[in-house]
Amino acid sequence: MARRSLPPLNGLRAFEAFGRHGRMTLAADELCVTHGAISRQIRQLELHLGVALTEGPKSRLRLTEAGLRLAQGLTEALDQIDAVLPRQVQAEPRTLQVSCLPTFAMKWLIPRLPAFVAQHPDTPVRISESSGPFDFRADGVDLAIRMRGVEPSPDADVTPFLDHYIGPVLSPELAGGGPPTLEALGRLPRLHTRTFPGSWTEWETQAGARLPPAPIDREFDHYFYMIEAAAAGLGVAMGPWAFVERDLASGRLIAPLGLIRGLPRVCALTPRGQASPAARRFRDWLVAAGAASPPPPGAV
Amino acid sequence: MARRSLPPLNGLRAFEAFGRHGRMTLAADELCVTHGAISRQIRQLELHLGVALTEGPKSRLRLTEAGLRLAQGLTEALDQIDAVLPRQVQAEPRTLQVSCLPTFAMKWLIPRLPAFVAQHPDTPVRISESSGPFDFRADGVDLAIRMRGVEPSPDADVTPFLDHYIGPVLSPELAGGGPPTLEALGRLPRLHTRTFPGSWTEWETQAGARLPPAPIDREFDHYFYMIEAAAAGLGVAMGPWAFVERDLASGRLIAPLGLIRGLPRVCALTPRGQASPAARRFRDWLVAAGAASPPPPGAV
DNA sequence: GAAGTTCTGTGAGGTTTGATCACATGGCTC
DNA sequence: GAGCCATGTGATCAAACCTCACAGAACTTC
Repeated sequence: MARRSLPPLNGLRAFEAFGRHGRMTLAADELCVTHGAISRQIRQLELHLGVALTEGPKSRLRLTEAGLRLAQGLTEALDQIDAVLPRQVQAEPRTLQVSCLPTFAMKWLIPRLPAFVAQHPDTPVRISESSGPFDFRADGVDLAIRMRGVEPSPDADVTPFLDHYIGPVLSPELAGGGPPTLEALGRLPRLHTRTFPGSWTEWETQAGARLPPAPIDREFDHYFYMIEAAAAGLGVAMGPWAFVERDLASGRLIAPLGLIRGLPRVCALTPRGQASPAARRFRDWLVAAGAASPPPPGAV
Repeated sequence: MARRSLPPLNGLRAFEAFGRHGRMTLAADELCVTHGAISRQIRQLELHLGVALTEGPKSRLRLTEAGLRLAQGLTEALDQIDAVLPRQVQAEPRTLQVSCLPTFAMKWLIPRLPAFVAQHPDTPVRISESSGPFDFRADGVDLAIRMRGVEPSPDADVTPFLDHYIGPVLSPELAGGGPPTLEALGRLPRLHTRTFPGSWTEWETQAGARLPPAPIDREFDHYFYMIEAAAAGLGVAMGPWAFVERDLASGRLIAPLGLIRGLPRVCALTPRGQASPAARRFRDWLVAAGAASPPPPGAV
């Protein structure tokens, strides 16, 4: 009997949001409900499945292995639903279309967006999430946010607005009490993302370090799941500052070797010489917001 | 704001079931609710999306183009969710595991299953849906239902239990008033399924007919969506009798050229010489149920 | 063409689900 | 141990959802 016994779908949605954010409070914000609602939904879901999806102390919750697997699958499935949904009408043509890296949107851009909206109430903004290539014309994108090195782009004006600090991060539990040496880290499982497979190499280059091959390599589709996996103690991730700032502050993650400035920076791309006025305003705001973002303490 | 505005998920689930079955009543059965609940859910969903998903007279409802696209995407997404769900415990080892073609399960097997359960109350059965290859041992399958020609199988005992009658089917509207000739059908868009790409060729061979290339070819992942597409007037499908029996009876579809016996038959596969007693009982019941299924009227 | 069949649409009413608020609890930091 | 932060939970209320029963629409049958 086909899929007669799917668990409550609203619970799945709540859990998926929790999986991406790693905190019920943030998931609750995204879904516009209180943290209590999320808490109940997830508990209900765990009860239904008979499997623990979260573990650890209440104030520092992590995903279990089963939870991580489920959350990743759900993200994919919900993305697919989102993609096949018939769009009633395209957003008004005058809306500023911003194409942004998914995790950067979630962890950096969206929390700061209200400030832009407050300053420019007449400029409606729509964020779409994508990490792949794009076409300004075909995709109706006014401004894109991507990681870029210094190489020039043929058909885009590139404005770096945020430095990119990276370094190995892991959970305090996994680090144990041992000395936080390069060698110790090298012996732990290493986590990667599909979107930026070169981050470890980049870090080695920038840091002038050299790591032995990892005992285990594990790849994730998204940064946020890699970070949750690191928090769950599954291995060492190459964490960009903008994405792990809160987790470092709260102690969910630690960066024993510190963070160093990476070569690519976060950049705003606009069509060469043709940025719309709204896109220019948004770009200027990005530069200001980037400058106002504190760099990691003690970064090189 | 990632996926802040997904429509009500329960509505999506209801619509997806409706999409597969083509009738609210059947979708309601699957979800164990009344047809009224499904009706409201779908209406609600259409309202939310601002797009018509169904059309046609109330007693002969069809999917719109948008509805078909959405339903197919949802089936895929919900299948994915089902696949990543952590399984609490595997079904008890003594449960008879039957691997069945998805559409055959939905349209033929599941409606008849209560009869088996009534006859064999001590033999718990679990149907899993799959159209691909399988491994008796690795997948824990006791009996599989697949389409097979006459060729022997190296490691399975093959028991045909149902003849396979096929023929071109289409909606009465698409047929119009014209004469139901081979030529007229050949000029209409032709529908295919990914799982049985050869059905048209097979029919041509068996019928001794020869069709010109279709003006449009369109492929679907599942038989049930191909059938819904045919009902919606999108083209001509190669309909197996077991799947279109009800639709032919109700007049939602017509088979102007009749149905002929196809070469492959629906077969029960058991591990060579190692069928469990329960699997043998199930196989015997399949043979009886197949013999009791009326062949299409006037079939060759 | 009247009665019967088979679906879906819908009003009224009840039940369940789910959200909120406010407070409790547990782990951490300082 | 005071203060902070995040989650868990009891009580309560609102909204979502389902059922029942009946109505209506399209078709078939006699």
